[in-house]
Amino acid sequence: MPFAYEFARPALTVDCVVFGIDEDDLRVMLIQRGIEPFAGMWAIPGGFVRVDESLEDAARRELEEETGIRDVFLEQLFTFGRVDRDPRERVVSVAYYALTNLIGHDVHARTDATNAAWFALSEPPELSFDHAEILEAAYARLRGKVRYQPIGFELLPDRFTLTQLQRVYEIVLDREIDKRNFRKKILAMGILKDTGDVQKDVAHRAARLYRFDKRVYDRMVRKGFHFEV
Amino acid sequence: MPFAYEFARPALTVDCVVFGIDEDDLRVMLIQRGIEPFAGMWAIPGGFVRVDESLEDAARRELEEETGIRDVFLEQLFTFGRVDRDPRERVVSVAYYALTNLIGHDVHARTDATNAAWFALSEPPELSFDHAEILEAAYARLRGKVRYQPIGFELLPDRFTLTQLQRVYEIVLDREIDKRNFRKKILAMGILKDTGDVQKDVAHRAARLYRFDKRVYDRMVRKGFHFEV
DNA sequence: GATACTAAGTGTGGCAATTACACGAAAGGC
DNA sequence: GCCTTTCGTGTAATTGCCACACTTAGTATC
Repeated sequence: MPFAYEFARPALTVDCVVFGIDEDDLRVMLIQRGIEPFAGMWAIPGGFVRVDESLEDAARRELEEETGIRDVFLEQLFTFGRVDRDPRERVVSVAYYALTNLIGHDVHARTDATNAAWFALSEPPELSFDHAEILEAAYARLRGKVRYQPIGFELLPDRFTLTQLQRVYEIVLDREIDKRNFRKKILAMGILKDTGDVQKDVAHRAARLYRFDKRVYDRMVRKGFHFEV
Repeated sequence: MPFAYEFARPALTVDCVVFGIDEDDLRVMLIQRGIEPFAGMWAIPGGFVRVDESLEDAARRELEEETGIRDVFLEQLFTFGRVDRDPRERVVSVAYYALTNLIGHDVHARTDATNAAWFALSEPPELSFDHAEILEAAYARLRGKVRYQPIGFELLPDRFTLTQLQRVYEIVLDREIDKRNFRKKILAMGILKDTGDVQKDVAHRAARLYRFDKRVYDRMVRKGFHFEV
């Protein structure tokens, strides 16, 4: 035990709730625990913070180690610190949430030892520790934030159709949105760039592909623009 | 050094940004550091988290110990974890922000040893560590949240006039608000209870005193009501 | 190659919410 | 009793939001 301190210190971990979106469902990436406590049960990916890395670095590192996912939108969610949230000892966890398009993140291709899988948010498995609470908080944050921050794009591939974007909002907010009003509002903002391309290999009229123009968005925000869906 | 661990652990602290409101200014409570590093400079009140108390308990305890303030609105803000934010060793800090009416929280009456004082947010002193960053984040959160959560009341005494409430919003949001529209909107929500009393000892027509009715508000929220100013 | 299917793409009118705006009433000070 | 200060109130114009349906384009099927 080479590390000794005058006063007892809580262990510090990061946890990372990863959301992806499917045709019909919001999904969350979970890993199956190999060891006690809660061996065999599912949990949010995470692990200990090293003393020489920032919290966000730790979250990204653990995320990649445990699920193979990297280069995603990541934002701090909340820090969970109930005294008894881990039965072994005092553990404080800084939770993050990540948004990714699950196309291109085939879990089984990247994760070998650990068992990782996507679950529909509507039917999560029983979770270890206080992870159900963390998941709930992450979903609440996503629902709340998606309406006034342009993060819905993070759940889609780089280029997407307006219908796909609308589906993202419908799924996250769990309500139907009028097609014409949605397109009008989003296009009027001027934060989407028409790529000039259209969908390929679809059995119907191909839709235009758009890209989120972060440069323009940032510039507009500085001039007082306020995103809202 | 009775506490030893297999791996190095960051120290874990809480910091607490306390806002109060004045006739004309948003103010923040700071304490003057007695010891190095940054001795003599000002800092946000805070301290170490004990292993047997929750994060929020720690924040409330430190707040009372260092400033005498208790029973206030308190909410977690963000966790700051840059590797070099403390020159001595790795310290991760869970920041909270608190809202209070500074009438009735006369600093000097409660704090003896430590030097604590209110500062106008527009003219803060030079701050220790990364506390300027924390303060900025807290102010941003307050500005953002005050518009869609009924937390403006927390900066006022229990009973207040509509003009006082309007001033709170004007000061926090830093813009003028139309008096008639403001009153119309707030009263239409039905979350204020007219106490029947009026101001005393004012050299002009006395205004009605209202109280925020949290019961009614909570009930309305469950029915889908959405506060917005 | 004609027909059927699927999703893309587009405009208007009604209603609700937001904004701008000014003056008489009440209270205490002098 | 007159002055000063703040309280408290309504309306009209504008804007933003929402509901709503048909034509076009591309593939697949027969």
